[in-house]
Amino acid sequence: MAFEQEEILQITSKIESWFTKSARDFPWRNDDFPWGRLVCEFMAQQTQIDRVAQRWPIMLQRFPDAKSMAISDEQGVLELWQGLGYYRRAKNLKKTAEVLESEFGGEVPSDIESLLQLPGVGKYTAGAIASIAFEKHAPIVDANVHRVLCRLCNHAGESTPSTWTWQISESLVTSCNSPRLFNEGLMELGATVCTSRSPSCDDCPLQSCCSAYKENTQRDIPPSKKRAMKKCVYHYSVVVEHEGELAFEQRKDSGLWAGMWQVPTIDSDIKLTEAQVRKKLHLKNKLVSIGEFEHVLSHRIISFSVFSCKLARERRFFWVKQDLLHELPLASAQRKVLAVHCIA
DNA sequence: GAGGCGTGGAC
DNA sequence: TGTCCAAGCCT
Repeated sequence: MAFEQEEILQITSKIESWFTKSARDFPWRNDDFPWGRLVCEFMAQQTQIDRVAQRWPIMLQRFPDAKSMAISDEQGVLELWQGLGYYRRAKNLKKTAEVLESEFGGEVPSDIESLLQLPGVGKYTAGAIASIAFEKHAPIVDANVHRVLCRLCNHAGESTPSTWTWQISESLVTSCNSPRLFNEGLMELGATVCTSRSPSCDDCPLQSCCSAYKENTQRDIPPSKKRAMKKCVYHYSVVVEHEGELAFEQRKDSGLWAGMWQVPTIDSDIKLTEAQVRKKLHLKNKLVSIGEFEHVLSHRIISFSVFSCKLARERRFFWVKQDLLHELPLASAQRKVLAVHCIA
């Protein structure tokens, strides 16, 4: 263990006290309840919390409890998830709502073991719900906590949450007064003070116990993540219009943008000609190029080519009136495709 | 364990 | 402008 018991009590008490007076005003902090917290944690996975704050009230208004989501269809959840990315989270949230309804009487369980059974709930999310919604002394380590704890101990090892950090987190939360205040406070400190780029050490309640601050190593801890090389691929989208309606198809249930909708599109590892795209999509009329753009993901660089095509209304497509497009679950790249069509 | 899985803000 | 990053999970 990295800390003496006395240091642990100092650290936990300083964090709880700092958070009590410095907590930002997020909508879920007005009346925290387990389902709201669970939805918040799903939306917050790999997503900056300020963006979650805009979407969370809309999601909770439509789905105020697990039952309302459990009996709805997945499309409604995906619709409200548009633009947030990592759409598997939306599908897992819907599945989790169903499990809560069928296995847990519609309530969010408070123990880690039960929480970990829920699809889309890993060690962090389970710990966050148990500690923040139920005041359980359960550890959490997200990117913020990992950074704060590594700096606190001048631990230069791992770039991402590690066994070491989880042990430190557990040793602290075990002895804290309020797991809700301590865990959320530790995250909030990392998000607002002990930031990745330029930490505001002069505003930090832990400055006097921070080993990295003493050694002036805080800007190098933790080390940057190794990021995989982005693979370049090609997507060909065709806007098919017929009497004010556009043709759409749904992407398959797994992989990129799973379950989201798109205008007829071909994904390809290699460049294709207009004729090849037309043949693969079984379109009879010539495709007219109306624009191109690049869409960058965490693991791909996608070169989009956009075409338009005149066509009779075919039943194999789902036809949507132009003024109802906002109800269709579309990833951001497809919004860009539609923007190209609007300008053209 | 390494890669798939998005997006937009910050600098 | 390009690079890094974010309240991670799953396979």
